[in-house]
Amino acid sequence: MSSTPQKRAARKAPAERAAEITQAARNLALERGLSTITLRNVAARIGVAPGLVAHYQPNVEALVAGTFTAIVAEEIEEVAGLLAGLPAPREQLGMLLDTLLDNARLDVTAIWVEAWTLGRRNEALAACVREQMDAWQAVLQGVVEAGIAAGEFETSDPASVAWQILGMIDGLNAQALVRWNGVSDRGTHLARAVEGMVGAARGSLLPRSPSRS
Amino acid sequence: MSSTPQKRAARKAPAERAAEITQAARNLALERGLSTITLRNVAARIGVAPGLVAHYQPNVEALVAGTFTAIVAEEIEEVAGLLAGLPAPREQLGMLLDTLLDNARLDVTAIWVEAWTLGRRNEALAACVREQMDAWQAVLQGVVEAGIAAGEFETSDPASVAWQILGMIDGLNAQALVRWNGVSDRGTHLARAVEGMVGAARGSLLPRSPSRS
DNA sequence: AGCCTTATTGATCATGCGATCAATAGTGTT
DNA sequence: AACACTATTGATCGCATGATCAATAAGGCT
Repeated sequence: MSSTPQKRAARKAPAERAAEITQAARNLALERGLSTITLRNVAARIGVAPGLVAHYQPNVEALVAGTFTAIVAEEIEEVAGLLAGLPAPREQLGMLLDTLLDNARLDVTAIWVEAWTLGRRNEALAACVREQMDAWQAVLQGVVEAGIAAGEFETSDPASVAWQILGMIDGLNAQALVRWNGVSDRGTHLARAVEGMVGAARGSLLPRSPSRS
Repeated sequence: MSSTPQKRAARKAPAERAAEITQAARNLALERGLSTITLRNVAARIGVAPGLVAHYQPNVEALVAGTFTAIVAEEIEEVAGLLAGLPAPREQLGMLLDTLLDNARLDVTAIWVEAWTLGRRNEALAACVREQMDAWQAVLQGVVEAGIAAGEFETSDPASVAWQILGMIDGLNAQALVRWNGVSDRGTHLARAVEGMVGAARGSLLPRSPSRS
């Protein structure tokens, strides 16, 4: 009984194989971290020789950077999509805080934290990190500015406030990565803090129901 | 001309050599990250054979964990010392926020961020991280509770608020690790957010002078 | 002065990494 | 049916890691 038959991998169209590789890298990163993206790990995951992965990517650094961007950009688009469905900036901001503190997204948080460190030695990755941080900040700034225009928020520096909110979310998520217990009502406390920063009424950013645990 | 004479290292007392090794690991971590702590790197830094480092440490994982604790615990003690010199909780909290956002401490922030990731594969390190996070939280909670006792603050859940403040600080610092520009008045915005959470008067946590750049 | 404890060496092993490239074999086209 | 293109292999190189341990030499003690 051969648990791993070791047959030659079926020949596939380049585009298909390339997609398979980036997909494997993506799953690997989400499950075990960006640093487990190696030629051998990715190749093994799709039953292919290590050299083939190298053949489809200029180098591993680029694969890591690309995987980071794929994972993070997808989340941004997803959340931006959720935003569009809400009528008022107040509700949009509330949903944003609620969604981003969701523990189901801890795997993405782990990617962010690892990228911050890996970026010190992978310049391509560092550039992607800055790019995606800017994208997140733009989303937040947009909501804050819309709130100001609608008369719901009041702050003189939407850009800085957006960065600040982003930083807080990142920090709380990173914390949750290591410490699960201890903090109760993360959403409530954060909402209160943000309400203070954007000049919204107390409680105006809280979701109706206690919702997610 | 031999730039590196390669002589045998002078024999030293075990305690002294051990201290030399932990010190080298410490500096290495602060300069180039926890992951550059290797038997060879540490040994080279003090002009000693790799095997000697292994002789003084059970394994590299332990050296990394110990180095993390040494760096972080020292900072906590230092800040706790500064706290003791201030009369009122309001000033203590203000100083804390101001001090911890100081860019001069970015090297320690980098250690924290790297430890969060490395903790996934180094259980000893993970335990140290949780321990030091608890220590920081305890310091913050103490200040918040003192503020409540003094009638300066008002919140029903000092423990959670302390965790929250800690998370915010961590997040903003991690952000500063990657993005230097964009955010102005980090201290002011954070102070405003924290004032909201602890129920302090607006502006009461701001330092007198703009102080550190 | 001589010995004996032990700090220190450095070679070694097994492992994993990224990268490279000649050889191989599948596939669509002619 | 033969061919040509190219996806795929897998062996290989150089380098780095942690760990181990017999051999060496320094220095304190008698």
